[in-house]
Amino acid sequence: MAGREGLRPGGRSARVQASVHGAVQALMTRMERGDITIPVIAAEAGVTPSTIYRRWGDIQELLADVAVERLKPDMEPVATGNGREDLLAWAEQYAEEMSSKPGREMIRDVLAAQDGSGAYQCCNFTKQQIEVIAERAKGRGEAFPDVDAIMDRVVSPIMYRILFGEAPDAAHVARLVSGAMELISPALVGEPA
Amino acid sequence: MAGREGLRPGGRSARVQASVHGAVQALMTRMERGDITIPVIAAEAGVTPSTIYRRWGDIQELLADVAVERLKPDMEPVATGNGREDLLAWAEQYAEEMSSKPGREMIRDVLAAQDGSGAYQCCNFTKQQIEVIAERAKGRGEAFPDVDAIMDRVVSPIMYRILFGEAPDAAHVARLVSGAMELISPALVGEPA
DNA sequence: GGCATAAAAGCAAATAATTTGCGTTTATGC
DNA sequence: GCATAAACGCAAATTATTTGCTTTTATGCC
Repeated sequence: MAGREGLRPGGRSARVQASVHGAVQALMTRMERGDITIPVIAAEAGVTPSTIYRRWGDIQELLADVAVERLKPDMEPVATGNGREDLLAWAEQYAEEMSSKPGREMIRDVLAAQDGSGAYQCCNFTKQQIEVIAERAKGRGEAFPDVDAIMDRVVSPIMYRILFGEAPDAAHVARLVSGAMELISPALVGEPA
Repeated sequence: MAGREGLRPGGRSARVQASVHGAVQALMTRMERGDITIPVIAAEAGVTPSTIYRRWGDIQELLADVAVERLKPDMEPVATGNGREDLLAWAEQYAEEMSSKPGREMIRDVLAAQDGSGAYQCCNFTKQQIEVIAERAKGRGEAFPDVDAIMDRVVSPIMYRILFGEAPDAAHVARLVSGAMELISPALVGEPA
């Protein structure tokens, strides 16, 4: 990712980065994505365009950088008392957030960047959330599938449908969660009460 | 999709479209994606840049248009004699093609376009291929999962990993296929011989 | 704390891409 | 064939991007 940690976190650079990120987010709320250009962002941020070109290279890298930051989860998955319900609640919220217009735009921005590290980071954010749910379940003595299995059976289908077709509805998400939980007790796991 | 069927399929327009598509594909084999601009494409195609701007709007729409065309399957899935092996063979080839550098670039191009119809088309190409496998299996009296189930259990995880992480290896694809086939005879389906 | 160093930002000129108005070519339907 | 309008070409105007150079300011060292 361009323009992120690694170079000069000190005063001015950090201020410029924050200002540019803020400008992008502000502009997104009031114009179409196609009208947001680097000169426009620079004006909003009170910065000269060449600063943005030199730090981020092009607008796709900048938008991806902002999107990754916004996709970083800001809280732990809600705890309901058992792993299956935790996963279901998390998956429903995830599907809804990612299906929304801003959600889809952020994913698109992340994937459109040349630098693939943003997508990798987003995937890790998701894994970490699931890890929390899995650890909680195991701490209570429940069996819970591998994180990778949840990625394959729950996260991937949700994301695929958002990217390539129509967003999944709640019933479909519930079916995906059931399908994933079958990995624990293949025959015994029925529908939730 | 811009510049495609619907407007004037007749002589000159078709010739321009073909020429531009050909120029894009030719340029992709000999330069970096970042160096391919509309003026460069126009020169290669022997066309004036404003023609491209007017027909496709911007380079992302054009690249998406070309990518969709290239992602259209050019043959039926190979027939091995049973549905499970057909699916496995198809999935392995799909994963390999989509993981390759050109494959990943085409997917990225399709997803980066504003116009979401390209992604939808690609999803349908895949569904049609799976439909062929499913119909063949059913024609032989075999049970076979729904196309949508295959999309969720096999296609989605492959695509997710390509887009967000590392490409899946053959063993993983095989596991995905096994997981999907379990939907038919939950307890009885073992590993392939 | 002050000073040397170099990273990052600003500024402005040069280059390149995009848009647009208008004239010309050429599919398409009658 | 002929009228019509879509699509293209051309060139001027606008806008975005790159680049060389100067100035500001973090950062590390004494």
